[in-house]
Amino acid sequence: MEEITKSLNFIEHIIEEDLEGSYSKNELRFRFPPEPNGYLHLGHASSICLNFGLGERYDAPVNLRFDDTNPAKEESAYVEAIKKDVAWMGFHWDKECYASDYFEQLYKWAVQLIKEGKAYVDSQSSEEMAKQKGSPTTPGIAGPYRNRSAEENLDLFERMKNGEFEEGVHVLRAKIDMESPNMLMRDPILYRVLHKAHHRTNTDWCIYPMYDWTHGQSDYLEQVSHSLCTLEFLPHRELYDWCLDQLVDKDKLRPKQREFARRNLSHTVVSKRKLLELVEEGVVSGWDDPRMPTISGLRRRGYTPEAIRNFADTVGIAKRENLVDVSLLEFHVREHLNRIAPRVMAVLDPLKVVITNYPEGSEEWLEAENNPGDDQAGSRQVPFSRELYIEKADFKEEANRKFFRLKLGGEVRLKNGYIIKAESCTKDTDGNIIEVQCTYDPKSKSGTGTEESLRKVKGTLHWVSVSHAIPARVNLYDRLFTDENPDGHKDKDFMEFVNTDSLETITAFLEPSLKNVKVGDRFQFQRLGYFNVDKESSSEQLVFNRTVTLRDTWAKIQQKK
RNA sequence: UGGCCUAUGGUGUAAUUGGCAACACAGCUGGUUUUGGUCCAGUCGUUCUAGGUUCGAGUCCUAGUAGGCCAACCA
Repeated sequence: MEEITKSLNFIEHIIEEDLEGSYSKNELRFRFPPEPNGYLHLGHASSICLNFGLGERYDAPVNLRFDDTNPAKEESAYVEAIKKDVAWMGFHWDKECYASDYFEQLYKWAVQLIKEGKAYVDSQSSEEMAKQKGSPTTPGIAGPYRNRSAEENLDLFERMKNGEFEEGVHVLRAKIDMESPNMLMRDPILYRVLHKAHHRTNTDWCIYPMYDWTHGQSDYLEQVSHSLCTLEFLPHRELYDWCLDQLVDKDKLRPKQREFARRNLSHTVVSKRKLLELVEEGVVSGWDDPRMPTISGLRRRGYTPEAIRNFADTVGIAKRENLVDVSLLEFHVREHLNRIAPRVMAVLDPLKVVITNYPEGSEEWLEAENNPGDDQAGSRQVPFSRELYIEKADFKEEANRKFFRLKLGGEVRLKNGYIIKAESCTKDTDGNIIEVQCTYDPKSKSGTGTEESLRKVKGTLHWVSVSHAIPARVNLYDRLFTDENPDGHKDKDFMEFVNTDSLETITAFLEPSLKNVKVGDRFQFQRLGYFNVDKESSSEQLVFNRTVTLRDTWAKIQQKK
């Protein structure tokens, strides 16, 4: 009954077919294979959700494998950050694997290849090799070292391994087909010399395998059934299969690579190089800046793993070009936060209101619901007094009847409190309104059940009591780019589209119940949006980040004018 | 002057594998509401083009068009 038959994506169709064919269900195994050379971002998130989602759907193990074959770029600090992010997303990996654990086996297989005449040591410069490689439209030609004897190749390769050569003087290449229409099959490089310490194998090796000589074999060694990667690896599939052809034991499961389109999100970039540029140019404060599309940035912004996973689920997976609108991501974070975030009152842009007929010096505590959609959420007390703050935008001297807020002579309800009426206002010498004088109806107090308390007035405002309010620093974030596809312009650099107003930091006034919040706590500031406590927050100085605003139909109406 | 991949509302993804084009978001209209939030109801709008096969084509075939990927000792 609760079994909702969800439609399958094309990867799941492939798996279903395999299950009807030669695969049994317990042979299914997946992997998420990041290179530990940077932080995970939203693009990785869809791959994570795909692979681990498949694991959950088929009750199959999923390995977390670090593709660490290039010591020049990789660090163990990234390994730790990646593990943290995947765990935060709520996924559990079966084995924690490293491509570097397979270096010895990979080396042995390479030796075997040489003996079979399927690989050779090339001693040319990369420029010369590139020249011989031809182009997509012209075939390549053989280089002068292509037919070295197996003995010579073996000797050279061993000496490469032993550190006898400088970087760049020799490489090991597969001997495949210099005329293949697939550039990757034109004798791809399998090994290069790199005199660099590796974050795990240290200086044990000075030759390192290339991606193509590593990935399929790693999948094979781990007996991964379906190796899923993005579409730009599609041309690699032929090579992936060629490598496996050379060494697969027919009794063992042979992994298959399949490709899906990477997710592109509007108003952002996800390429590591570009994210790094944003950090280095100081456009953002770091990799976990709440405006960054990194997992750590989203976490700090207040996003929940559920929101990100639901987003990935509804977006799905396919093979065509795409540009998903961020509003879908925002929908999912609102949808989740609406269910879980306690409601509180905070004023971001204060305007003082004085209730002239409320006794001076007195105060009272009003009952306030924590979440109207959740009767388990309970309630709290908020203080009311003669002097309050409301939002500047919630008062106008004059306005038409579409303005459901406070205007002179008009009435409005203060949330959880009383109905008030604006009688007059005072201005500074520049004509700015600095205070509004109101009267209140003492019988209209919320929840008392009196006739007056049940009176309907158009408009309910949030507010805080001036004397009780806690000042807090609040970061108001907006989209990082003004263009929906900053990456998509041939003649313009993405940096030209940086939104210079993507961060506004203000001092806001919070209801006192927020005094003891913890880093990461999430709230709905009523009528404003969802906010969470930043890692820089302390009991002396509270700091909140705006995750996302509430849907705002009033703003839309105003925009239309 | 090559090879490969892709094409479904504004966006993303489906379509029992050849049988009534659907779901979500966005938009719009109305209702409810002590959040212009939430919730509820309604509405808008789609198979790149031209042929072909078929009783029947989003799905298969051919050609075209458009977009993407491929020439790192990166992954």
